[in-house]
Amino acid sequence: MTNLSTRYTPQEIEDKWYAHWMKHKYFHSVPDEREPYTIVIPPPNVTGVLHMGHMLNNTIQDILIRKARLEGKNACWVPGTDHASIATEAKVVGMLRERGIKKSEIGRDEFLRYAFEWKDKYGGIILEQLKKLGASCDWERTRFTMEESLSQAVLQVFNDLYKKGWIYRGKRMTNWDPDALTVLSNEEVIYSEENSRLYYVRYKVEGTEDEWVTIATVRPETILGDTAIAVHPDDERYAHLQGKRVIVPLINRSIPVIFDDYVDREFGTGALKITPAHDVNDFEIGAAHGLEVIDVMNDNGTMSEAAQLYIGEDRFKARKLAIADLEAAGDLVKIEDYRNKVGRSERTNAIVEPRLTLQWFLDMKEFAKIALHAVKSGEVRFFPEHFYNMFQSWLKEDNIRDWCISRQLWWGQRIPAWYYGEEVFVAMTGEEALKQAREKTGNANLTLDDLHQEEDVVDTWFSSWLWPISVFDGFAKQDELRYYYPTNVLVTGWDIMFFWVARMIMVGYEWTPQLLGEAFVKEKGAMPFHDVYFTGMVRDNKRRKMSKSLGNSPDALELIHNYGADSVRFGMLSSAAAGNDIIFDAPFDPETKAVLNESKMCEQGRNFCNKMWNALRLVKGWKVGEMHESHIYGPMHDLAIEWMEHKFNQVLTTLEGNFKTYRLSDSLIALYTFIWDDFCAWYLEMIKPEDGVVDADTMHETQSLFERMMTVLHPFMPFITEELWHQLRDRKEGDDCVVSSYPVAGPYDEEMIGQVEKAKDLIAKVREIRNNNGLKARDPLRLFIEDSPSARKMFNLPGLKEMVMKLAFLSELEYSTGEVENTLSILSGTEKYHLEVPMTIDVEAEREKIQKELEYFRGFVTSVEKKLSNERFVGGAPADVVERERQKMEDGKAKMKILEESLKNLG
RNA sequence: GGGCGCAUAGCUCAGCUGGUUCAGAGCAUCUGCCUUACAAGCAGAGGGUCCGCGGUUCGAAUCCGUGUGCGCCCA
Repeated sequence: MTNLSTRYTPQEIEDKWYAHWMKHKYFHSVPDEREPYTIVIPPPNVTGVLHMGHMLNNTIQDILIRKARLEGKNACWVPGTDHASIATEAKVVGMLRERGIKKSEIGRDEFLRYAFEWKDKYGGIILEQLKKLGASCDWERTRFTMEESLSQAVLQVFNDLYKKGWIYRGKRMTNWDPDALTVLSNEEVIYSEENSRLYYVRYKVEGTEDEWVTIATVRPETILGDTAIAVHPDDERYAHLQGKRVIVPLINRSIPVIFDDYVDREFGTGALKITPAHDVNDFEIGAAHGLEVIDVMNDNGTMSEAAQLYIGEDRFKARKLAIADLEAAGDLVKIEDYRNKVGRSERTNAIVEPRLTLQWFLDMKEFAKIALHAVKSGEVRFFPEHFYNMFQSWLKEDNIRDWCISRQLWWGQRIPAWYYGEEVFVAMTGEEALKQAREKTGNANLTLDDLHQEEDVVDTWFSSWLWPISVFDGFAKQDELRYYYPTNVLVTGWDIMFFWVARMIMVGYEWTPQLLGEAFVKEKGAMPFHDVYFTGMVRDNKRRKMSKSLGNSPDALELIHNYGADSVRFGMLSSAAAGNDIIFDAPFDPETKAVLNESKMCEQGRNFCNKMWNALRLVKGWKVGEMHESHIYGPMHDLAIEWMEHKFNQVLTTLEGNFKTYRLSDSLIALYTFIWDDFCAWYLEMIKPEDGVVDADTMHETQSLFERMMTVLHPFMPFITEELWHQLRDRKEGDDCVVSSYPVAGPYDEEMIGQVEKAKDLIAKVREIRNNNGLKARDPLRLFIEDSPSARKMFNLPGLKEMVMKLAFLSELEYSTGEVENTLSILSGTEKYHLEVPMTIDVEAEREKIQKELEYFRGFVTSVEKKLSNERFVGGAPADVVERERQKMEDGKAKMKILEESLKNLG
């Protein structure tokens, strides 16, 4: 026996092998003559820590990249982080606050110094955590969206788009965060239902003494910015208001009544107040009707001069004041409790204020068409396919909206636009802008000091969308890009389909023809990636997305510590069909309600590791003896080996199909079943010697099979497979599983596999009888085969008889005709067997059992007969289907006959 | 309000092109085993109106329609 522990202990083993792989630079890629296989990581926030979503996402990427590496491709997985402007700036501001420094008191440059200081200290923790997971990224290629080269690319693209006329500046309704004083993208706003109140307020009809129109609003403070009342054109209740005006309460402004079919007649009173400056829909209606826009708020959410009342008061204070004043004036008709969707800033949790601001925009119309076409034409393929529907609905003409690319922050690439009075000059550098300004103004004496650069930075996604090109410095030089582009697959969550995936596609089609040339594009394509694999969201058992803020996510590193990275990878993947959300089963402590770092799914992975570890212990414990021809079980060993080879090829074939469509979970389960059931439970049991001595051939075959299994499993569970690979044989330097070669699926004989399956079924039935009758698993029993040509054929397969005898613990296995004394009958396949048992047989029970079986087959045969006697089936169904039905019927009839005979013999 | 998706065993989920004895896996439960690789294991068992209704078809868990419930996206 070996001196290996009966438990597999991943902790020390995982670190050891990761260091080994790094030392040998197995993950590093340089362009060569091999076919490339490229993945760029979806860059996590530089501020981030590893969470469940990252683990799922990166496990999948690692599986794909490791498999490509094993297949001899030049595998390159580029890691990196993005600068996450809002999140990071918030953290830096927090850090400064702790040190007693206010952002407003230090300049931009000093702030950026602190930001980089913060980034150097905390940034990239997540990349170290990915190593724990086993991620085989090319760490020498680690990129960051704020580094020089990637920032240059941003400026270059900005300039290019500006020249093309696609970037413009305009006033738009934006999501304003009054706490952070910045515009938020739609994606940075979280909407949820909140309790609020609906206030019914009456507006006097102008020129009347006692005629009123009542509206319902949740935001009475915005009344001050009202510039119209809208009603539905078909609403008879308000038809008489045609051409009338009403008076805004509190401030007595006269505003028109307008008719627009946008108005929902069912909502409130059917009359809607229009406040173009403070509501997205109102803004559009206002634009359509040429209404005045009165902005009654300041950037920090306080009321502005234009409000006339409550100037300087916060918007919520102003609301209270307005309610009180309306009530005092008798204009507040009633108040109802109401639930509505409220948008809050993802970062500051402040209620988002729709606000008109001067922003930089990117026209998306052409880009949307490009992205849509790329996927529609199949140049970029989505897995699962159905995500195209969502993609399309977002990008189609009526839905696409221009991209607001400016952010009122410092942490990010400062927009390369310089102002001189009313003029704007966009350029790569200030000097170039100055040159433009001098030409434009004819004033050669202008200096850089006369120009003022835009204070805003571009949205972080404006760097991220360049990622598949910029990580190879592709905008500056194309040598590497030419080799690695287009990348093979992008693995990402579907939640960022629009603001990342779609935009990368746009960039690919827009710039690669310029960068790489038309010939290249014609040959290899302009798309940034061929395939997109959308992962699901990881949710808790209440189906909430796991997040740090909810505290419902287990600690990723603790999970790895508790179970080992391989087990966690197994757990994540085993229930992760492509695109489907995962309900991760981490339990909660009933006392503290805190999430526990435990998981049944990971436990299953750990058990699997242990199983393989013990299979290794078994094989390692064997001594190699003489050639197996002399061994009594020789033919069975041959059978076992041959069967395994066929079965393995079958599994490999299945895997190939699964990988093509990214059915990774299925692949892993197929391997799990093969290794645990076929290899451990059947194959090893077949060849396991009683004396611990095996012949050289069997040993050699077993090791060979074992190590091929490790290679195939390696992408999924890299650490244990590397460890077992080395435990199996003494290896030369560089003979590592991570760079071994992936076995090619060969042909396999299904009939042969089927024969062994029959033997397995027979063995299982013998075990069942033992179980049901309280017979010891190892008491030797005698089994008789009812003699028939088909039985002879089956047992003619060399080794099959020995297999059944060994695994069913039989002392004898012989042919017989007719019934044998004191035996229980077994029906397996279409063969009948008699198992001799050392006990009195309960004839009644036996009869009942057989009767039940007979009933089943009788019903089965009847249904098949019915099918076959249906002319439309025989005529309409494919020939092979009909043939299969015929076979089913014949088999069923044969079984019925056997059972009927058994009944007769019972007397 | 518009769109997308989901509903299969107590739980978490597979089931790809409608057709094999097709209703499956793991976990959980129950029974029996510490059998010299593994109790993190072994040998077995029970458990389902494939959400309801209608349709297409020779044939539906699978395709279509519809209702219900749930999740998400957009408004």
